[in-house]
Amino acid sequence: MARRKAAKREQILAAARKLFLTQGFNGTSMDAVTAEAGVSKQTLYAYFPTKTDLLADVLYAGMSELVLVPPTADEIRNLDDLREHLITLASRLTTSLLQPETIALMRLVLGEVFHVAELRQHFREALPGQVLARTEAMLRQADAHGILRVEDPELASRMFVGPVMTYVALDGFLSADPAPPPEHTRLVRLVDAFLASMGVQP
Amino acid sequence: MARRKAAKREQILAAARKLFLTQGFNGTSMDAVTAEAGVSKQTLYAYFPTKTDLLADVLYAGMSELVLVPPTADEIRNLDDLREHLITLASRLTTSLLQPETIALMRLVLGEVFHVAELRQHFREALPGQVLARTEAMLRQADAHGILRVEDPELASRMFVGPVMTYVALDGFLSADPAPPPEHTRLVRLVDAFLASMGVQP
DNA sequence: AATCCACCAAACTGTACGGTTTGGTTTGAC
DNA sequence: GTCAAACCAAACCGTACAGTTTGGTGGATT
Repeated sequence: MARRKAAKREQILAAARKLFLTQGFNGTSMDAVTAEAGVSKQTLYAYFPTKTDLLADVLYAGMSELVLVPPTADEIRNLDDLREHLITLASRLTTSLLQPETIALMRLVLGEVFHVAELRQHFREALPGQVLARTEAMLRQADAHGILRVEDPELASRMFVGPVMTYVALDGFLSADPAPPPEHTRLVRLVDAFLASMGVQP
Repeated sequence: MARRKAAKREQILAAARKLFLTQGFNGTSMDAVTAEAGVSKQTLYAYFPTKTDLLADVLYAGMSELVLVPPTADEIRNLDDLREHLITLASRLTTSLLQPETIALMRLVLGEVFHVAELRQHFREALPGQVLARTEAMLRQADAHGILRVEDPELASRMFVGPVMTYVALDGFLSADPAPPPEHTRLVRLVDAFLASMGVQP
């Protein structure tokens, strides 16, 4: 009953997502969505009162399902732990954000985000905000454990996330042909440079 | 004659720019442009065969007129020179990109950039590409002068530009209310952290 | 058996807007 | 003074498309 409703909803969302991702938002008509979903127009509008609502739901779902920074379960005990965690984080961010599917999603999001203030705020909080916050938390933890002296965690997290995101943004979202994620050794060097910027001697 | 033509062209471009920046691209009709420019529709189409062409010209003009990184005329002789140059660069980038007018322009650009592959590539090269390249050049120069050991200039420039851009992108383009440029002391700390990441002892 | 709800197909409405056409007026060249 | 090019105002065309309406079917509940 409610199950069926949820299923239909999912069916529509999946169709919309597929079309939006390939044809873009403006390039996708509501008729196309009904066709792809195998659903009548009336039904579509019963679930999503307006096209923008449909977009919003697609985007929110898409964003929330990509878990970029799983909460760090285990403790950070020493410098090597921290280093490993940072490498893993950088690697996870780049590989997951540079998947073709994800790039398409992000381009869709970014293509609309600047037209809709509400969406913009949501995005800022959901993605970069989250990544920065988790990184900052990790660094604070390291500082609390005396592994590292982090005077300005807010700046520190940007010193780490910023460079990583250049690979994602410039070589992924903005590039003509999607670049592969950076080499592992490159990320290692990035992490070591970051650690050096925090005053860790090599 | 040719002067007059150029003037008319400018007049149309200015009107279009103003409207695009405030109402957005889709939110601006060609009729609105003619009204704002005080020009007939026929004339408008004589200068710009299509609405997209008009947009492209507005964007290209806007991008090229913002000179983010003036070529460094004077030499970099020692570490203090380099430090000063980097601080200046960071400051120039943040202040000029965080001007409300510029934010509006960038939002317009970014709002369309993901829909038009050609535009995307142009943008990538014209802005972030240019900034990275100039930074990299500066660092190479510093390295050549023996001021600093820069093993990987490509990574190094990202270690600098990345963090700076977080302030611009996250707190400017993506934020609800435009943030003021970061404090000078914050940028100084950023630069010092960067230098530390390059192995410079404080 | 009656009813109600979710669903479907398809025609329809309204409008916004990019682009064209018409027909007439100014401006400058020669 | 004439001619052509640049310009204007305004009506016009075509179409795409979001959202509505109509009329009808099937399956679960009472």
